[in-house]
Amino acid sequence: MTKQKRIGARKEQILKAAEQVFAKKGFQQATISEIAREANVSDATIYEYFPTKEELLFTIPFETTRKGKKDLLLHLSLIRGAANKMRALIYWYLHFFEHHPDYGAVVLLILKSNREFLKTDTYQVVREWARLFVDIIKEGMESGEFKKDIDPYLVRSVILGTIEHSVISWLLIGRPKDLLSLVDPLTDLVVNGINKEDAMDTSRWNINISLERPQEKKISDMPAENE
Amino acid sequence: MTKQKRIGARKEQILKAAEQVFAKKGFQQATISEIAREANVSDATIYEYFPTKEELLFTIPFETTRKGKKDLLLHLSLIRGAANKMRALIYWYLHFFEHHPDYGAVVLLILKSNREFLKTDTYQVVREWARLFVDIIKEGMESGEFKKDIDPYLVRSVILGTIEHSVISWLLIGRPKDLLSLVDPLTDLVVNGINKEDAMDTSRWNINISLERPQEKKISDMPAENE
Amino acid sequence: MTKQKRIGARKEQILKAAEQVFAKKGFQQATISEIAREANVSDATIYEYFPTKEELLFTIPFETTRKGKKDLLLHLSLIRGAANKMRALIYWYLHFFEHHPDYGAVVLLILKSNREFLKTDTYQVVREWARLFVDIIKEGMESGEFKKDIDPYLVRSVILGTIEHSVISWLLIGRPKDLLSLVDPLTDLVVNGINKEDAMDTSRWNINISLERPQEKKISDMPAENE
Amino acid sequence: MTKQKRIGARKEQILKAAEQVFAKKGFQQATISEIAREANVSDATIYEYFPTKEELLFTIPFETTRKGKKDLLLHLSLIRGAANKMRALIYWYLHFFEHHPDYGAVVLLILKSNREFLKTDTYQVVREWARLFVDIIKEGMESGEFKKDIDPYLVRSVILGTIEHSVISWLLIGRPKDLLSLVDPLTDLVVNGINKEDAMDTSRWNINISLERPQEKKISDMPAENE
DNA sequence: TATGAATGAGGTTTCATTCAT
DNA sequence: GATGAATGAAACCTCATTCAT
Repeated sequence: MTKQKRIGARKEQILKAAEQVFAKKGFQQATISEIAREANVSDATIYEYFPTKEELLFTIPFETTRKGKKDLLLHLSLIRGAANKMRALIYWYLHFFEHHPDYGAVVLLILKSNREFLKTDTYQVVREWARLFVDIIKEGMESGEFKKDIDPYLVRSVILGTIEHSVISWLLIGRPKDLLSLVDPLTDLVVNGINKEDAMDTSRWNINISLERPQEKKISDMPAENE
Repeated sequence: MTKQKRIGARKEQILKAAEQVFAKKGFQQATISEIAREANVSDATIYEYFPTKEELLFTIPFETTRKGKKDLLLHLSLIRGAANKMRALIYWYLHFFEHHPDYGAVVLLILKSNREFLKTDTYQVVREWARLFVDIIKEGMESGEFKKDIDPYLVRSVILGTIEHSVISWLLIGRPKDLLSLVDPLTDLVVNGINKEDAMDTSRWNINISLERPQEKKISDMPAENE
Repeated sequence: MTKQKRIGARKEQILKAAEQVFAKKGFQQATISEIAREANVSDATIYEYFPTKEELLFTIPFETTRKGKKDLLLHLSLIRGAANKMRALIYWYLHFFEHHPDYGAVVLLILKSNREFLKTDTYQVVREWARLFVDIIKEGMESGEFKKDIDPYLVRSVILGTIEHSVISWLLIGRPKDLLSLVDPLTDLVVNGINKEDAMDTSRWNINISLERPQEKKISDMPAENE
Repeated sequence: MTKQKRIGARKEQILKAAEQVFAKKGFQQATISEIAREANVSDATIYEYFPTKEELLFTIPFETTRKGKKDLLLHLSLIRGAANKMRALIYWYLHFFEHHPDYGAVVLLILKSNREFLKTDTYQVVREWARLFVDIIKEGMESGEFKKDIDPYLVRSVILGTIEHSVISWLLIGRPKDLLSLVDPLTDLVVNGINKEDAMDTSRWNINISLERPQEKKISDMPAENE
């Protein structure tokens, strides 16, 4: 193992321990000592790798989110159609929480409500990741799959808000039992809520049929805009 | 002013101050001293009315939620149609946060992720309040306004999740600028997503027409069921 | 009931409650609130009768000791002989504790080790009471019942020290079971230890023992038994 | 200095300071800050070595008592005769207090009346130490030096009670001036009070005649109770 | 006389963080 | 690089006590 890797491994080890302890105890109740114990290092060693307890917390989602975005881009590139892609996003996010409840607790119960987190590099990575949702929605709008007059940011809020609300409920009170059971109902609700065939606003209870799929746009074509 | 009222007033005064300080500083960073200063009482006086700092926090939404439910029931009784009632709920909730950002910060940034809060009486009141959403959704399902095969709890998660996610964003990064601008798009998305006329699921873009509205059910008929 | 008497009764009521609570909790752990509750008065009322918590404590033995001295003087006047009187003192003191354990706890566990108590009026009454012991001992010395070369203050320390040590043990660990069983052995030990007929001093016994002494046992041989 | 020794030294340093401050101020009035100042460490350092203020208090007599017992066993092994050994015990105990008044104040004014202390390990060590007294008395009973019908626990109470009562008096009001002046009078009183030569029970070695004695009550009438 | 209500004052304890080794 | 040992800083909470009514 190279020196570089050894350092990386040690850092990973501490981050893993921190994730566990923060998830179980919350930020304030968690102590550096307990994290150090869990990571089999001394308290002081943690400070060799992270300047403060808060920085340690903020670092937890960094790599995960960066890799998550990379993986998602690959998956999405294999899928045709904005609605299908949206389902993939929803599936992927719920599936991830289902298998990483500690991570979910750290991100949704601690970081999501932390004002300081907004100033971090990690938050920037999270924003980039979250832009995927907007990109897909815009793609659907441009392709004609989705209505033109929707607010993609609202739609993203619907998706993220619903998922995160549900995961919090799952973490704290155990309901729903199974996160993945939400994938299809949520996808359906959102897609039905925004798809082109829905004529709600122009004419009440009208009929619209779209038989052909529009051309997919490549994700890499999407502009890196501000949110 | 009667003795009863004086005590109530003092309690209210402290709760108001606590709401402000908790909203600005968060739970841990807020100090009893600062709350006391804000409330123009001594530290010790706070402990005459609330046994611990945490209990003080937990008490903040009690009356508000209780009254909120009562008010909502009145409003809803004046509205016909589940979709219209749902819009009212969404409007009311967003409108409330728009005018009570400190309250929003306390509830959404502090209490929503607090495991201990789940054990409180206040939480029970919040649950009762949240049942209103489910009741309306079920009303729509029974009346035929909404599809029969939706999960009312998921729909509630969509509404609450979206609103709360948006309010957090509004509180922390100032976007969206105007919470009430979300009312119609969100209502439309949800109602379109679940309404009867829309028989489509993601695989089939089908056509369904429903011209007549079914009979409304009164809210007061709704069973007080467990969730 | 005259006004005077009503006040006295209220004071007595508070003192009784204080005795109970102090005995059960100790001085610091006892609270004015608990004493007030026990006495069926408000906290503030206690301060109508006693200037401070400490003064309340210090007042507890005042009347009891004053009356105790008076009673004892009567009893003693009926008894002939210093040894008999000494037995009466011992009996009286142990009997009193046997029937007033709360009082014993207050006096022996709290007041006896309190430096401030030495400055009080109550302490002066206690000193007068304790002088009875010295008086009896001196009486015995003068009458020839006791040796002339004893220190009456030491003898008093033996009596009071033994009794108080025993009562503390009785209060805290329940041994001895019966305080009054100590009366005669203690009286005998002290009276034999100081009476005229006993002409031995420590320098002379060694001569008497040499021949018939059993073998010494080494301390290290002693079993480490439970007591 | 080895690490082990350094830790021991630091602990000792804190215990010494605590002894001083507790002795001067009492338990409640003493503050951790003052102890820390006296020990030249920070407040927090005290909590590295002792979990609570009360535990710190309870630890003070641990080593001293353990070593005291060990030393006493050595001394006693060099002395022949139970009476002589008893004098040694009395001497040793008074001598110790004479030279360790702070320790005396902690043990006699604070710990002796503390119910919680009875649950500690230190108290068990004290009990073992106190058994030495009983062992010596029993030795004297078996050897024939002391009467057979005495209660060794009462005799111990006489010795400990007298000494502790006297030391408290010495500490609080400065009388007696010299603790060691009590050694011989107390030894004489006790030994005379219980020795075999005492004419009370028609001992074999007696050369004394008692003409004016009032009727004794037989010790053997008393129940032989447990301590 | 009695008390409800208010508070001043202060100490124990916890930990994140530092630094010499 | 790793850590044992030390500590600065701070805040909750408790009650004895006061005083207007």
